[in-house]
Amino acid sequence: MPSTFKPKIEEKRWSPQLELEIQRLWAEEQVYRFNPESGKPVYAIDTPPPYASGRWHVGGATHYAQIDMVARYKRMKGFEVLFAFGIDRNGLPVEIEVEKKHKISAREVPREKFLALCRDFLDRVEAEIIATARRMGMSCDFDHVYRTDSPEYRALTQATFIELWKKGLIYVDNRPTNWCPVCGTTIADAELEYREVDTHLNYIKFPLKGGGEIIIATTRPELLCSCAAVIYHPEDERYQHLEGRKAVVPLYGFEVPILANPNAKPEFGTGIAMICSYGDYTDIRLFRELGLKPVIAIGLDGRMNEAAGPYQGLKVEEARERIVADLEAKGFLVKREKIKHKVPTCWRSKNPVEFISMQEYYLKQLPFLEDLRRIAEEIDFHPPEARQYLLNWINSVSVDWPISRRRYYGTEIPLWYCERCGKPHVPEPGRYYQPWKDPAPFQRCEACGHTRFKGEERTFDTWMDSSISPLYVSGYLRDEKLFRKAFPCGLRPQGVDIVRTWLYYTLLRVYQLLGEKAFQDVRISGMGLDEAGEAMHKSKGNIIWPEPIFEKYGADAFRLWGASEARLGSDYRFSWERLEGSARFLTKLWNVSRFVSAFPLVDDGESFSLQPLDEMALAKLNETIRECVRGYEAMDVFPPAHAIRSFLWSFFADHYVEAIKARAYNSSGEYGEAEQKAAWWTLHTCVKTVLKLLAPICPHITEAIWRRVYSEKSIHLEAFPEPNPAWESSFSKLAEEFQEFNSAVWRFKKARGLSLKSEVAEVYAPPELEPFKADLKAMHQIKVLRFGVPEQPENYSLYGKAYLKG
RNA sequence: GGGCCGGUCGUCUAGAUGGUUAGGAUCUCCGCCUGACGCGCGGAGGGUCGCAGGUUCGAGUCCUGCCCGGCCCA
Repeated sequence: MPSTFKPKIEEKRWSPQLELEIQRLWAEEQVYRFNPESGKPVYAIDTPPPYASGRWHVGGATHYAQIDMVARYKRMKGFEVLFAFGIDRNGLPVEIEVEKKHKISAREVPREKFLALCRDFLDRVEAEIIATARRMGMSCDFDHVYRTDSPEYRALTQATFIELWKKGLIYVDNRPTNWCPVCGTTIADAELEYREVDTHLNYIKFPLKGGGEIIIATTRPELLCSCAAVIYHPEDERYQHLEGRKAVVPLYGFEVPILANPNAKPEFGTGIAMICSYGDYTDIRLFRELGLKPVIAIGLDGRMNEAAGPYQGLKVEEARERIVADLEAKGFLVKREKIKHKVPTCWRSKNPVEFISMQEYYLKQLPFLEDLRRIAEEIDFHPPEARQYLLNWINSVSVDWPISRRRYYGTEIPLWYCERCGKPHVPEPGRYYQPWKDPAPFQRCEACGHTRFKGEERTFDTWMDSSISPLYVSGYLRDEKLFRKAFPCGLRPQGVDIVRTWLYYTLLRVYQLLGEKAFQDVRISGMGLDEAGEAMHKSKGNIIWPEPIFEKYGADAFRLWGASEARLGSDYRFSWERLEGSARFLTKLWNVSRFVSAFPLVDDGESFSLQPLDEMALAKLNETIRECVRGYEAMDVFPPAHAIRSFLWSFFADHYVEAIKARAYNSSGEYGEAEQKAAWWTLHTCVKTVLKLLAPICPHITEAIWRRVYSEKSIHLEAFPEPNPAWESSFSKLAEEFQEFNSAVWRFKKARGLSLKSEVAEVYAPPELEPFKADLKAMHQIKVLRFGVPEQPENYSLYGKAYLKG
């Protein structure tokens, strides 16, 4: 490049290390500070608070990077973006990690001490997550990171519970619930995971009262002692004779009725099943429907109790084997079949759950399902198909939500019980209460006047905490002024995997409290998978960590990969190859920008005369803007990533820039000033616009170029580009023709072993390209450029539609 | 067993209302210094559009059945 044109961008390469400098600038200038008084409409993003039990792998990091892109787009669209960032710290996984790490049991350590160990653990993981989020260039407010276990947050969780309590939506019930013996707590249906396990189907002989016998098939023989009935299908021809008879339970000897019931599956086992308290959901339902009296045979520790007689004290699996052996010894066992069986397991401990009657607190949800269906329709889902995941879950909810947990590291249920009459007392909302150690905030029992109270020891299901995140971030009960501007939140972004939990519970709770939807838009993203397309798990050892990627390729390359990898809602698979491809695009962007930066900036007001090729470029740019806006508006960053790449690389750099080089340099002075300036202006306009289009996805490199060439102020404070009606041009239709013609000339020269800058004597180009004559001639060093078909075509080489002669 | 979503070159994808040799990117191969870029440029290769039927002059696109993957429910 001649010295007259010196690039403003000095560095020959974009380096990931430059990202750190850019991040320092952002922090210094507080570019992303949330200012509720700015007068702009507030757009609150209810970012998923990552759970602090482990760092992010590339899948998690990509998810948050995508959310950041949406936040940045909204900011450029003129919203005052409240981009909250919190850390979810309540719940079981932390307790389990701590128990494992220190080889202790929560039940054997003083509560205060155990909580302190949990906090230490959480603090460390939290610091790692925040460091990663910063390094990725997330534009949330890191000075106000919230924690779901902070006194403020927990006070809000408790306040919302108290509101619901006063509305009469909380009740106590003694009913069979999912109980995880390993975690030692009740869990909700939403926390269940169905897993296929190998087990045995046991065929057991039940003598009939008055003679005869039947054979039932069961996977849970250890529950014989709690058998309350035996059923067959009403249409099962084989068993019509059993009506009204009674069966005798082997080993225990008591009698149970034989009933015709449609829940029996004729094709399963013998078609006769025993109903026990409680082997599965059918059992629970039938006990309720038939009014049977449950016998509880399994204790909270997962061992058989006195009801099991000789098997008392054994673990469920041990009891199962022992009882089968005894049945066999006494001739009751007919056969055993190996089968695969889906059993409900605890999603945290992965252990099969038991169904045990417990007294727990419930939050009513059944009366709200209709309203929630309506709300699901009112909210915009991105992609729209994602709404169905929520509706499917709403349609399958059949019992209320058990919200009390017998664990420690969670928000305490704010209740005290009168020591004399047991009446529960709920305190006033506003403070954070720890009833297991705080003195009761009451003088006398409302019912009996007694003066001593006992604090509740249980905590809430953690979804009680996380389901109010949109209320917390928007200032509910804490900052009314903010709340009026920020609620409902603009956006809830989250993964598909927690639709039935986080999304569902949030909509439920917010509706119960405020009677409206929690947010306007929901963005559902797919799951991050490893290179082989499998979910990443510590136990599988296939986790890819993002930090080395930031180090080597930079956050922007990672983010661009994350945007280009999969369209919204699809799972995205990690790929080193494609990541490197993204990094290469950034180099390209850097170099084109460096090239363009050598030419003087031309003010929009100066006089210059746009050439047809310039108009083509601007029209193509318009198309690119439109495509980007369409993608970003749909919260999908995949289309913008591709549109930008395609415009910048395949059209702008490869064809437009090559074609106007002669005019931009104008070294022989053959162009007028107005024409040269038009090239300069167009080059800069394209680069400037592309930088802004790409800024949400690649915030660092766009900022670096922007500040070196165009402004001292951050690109992230710029308005997002809009299509410019003045740039519309019919020349955009000729872009393909133009590119094909260039390609034809290049092939011609290549076939002849000529260098691309060598001269061509004579060329006939397609007539539509005539408006571009001057630029084309200079671009390819064509001595005589004509349009149409030569009189003697046989004297020319034909490439595409172009006739060429060396 | 039921529901929802998806299945297009090795990989990621575009393909309203059915209509010429199914586009692009990445990848691989071959060649090349071209006034920014070898982290580059040019050219080429690669797909029986999950399978089987059907409707139609004509189907990746419509219908039926099935298979595979994911999520959910029972």
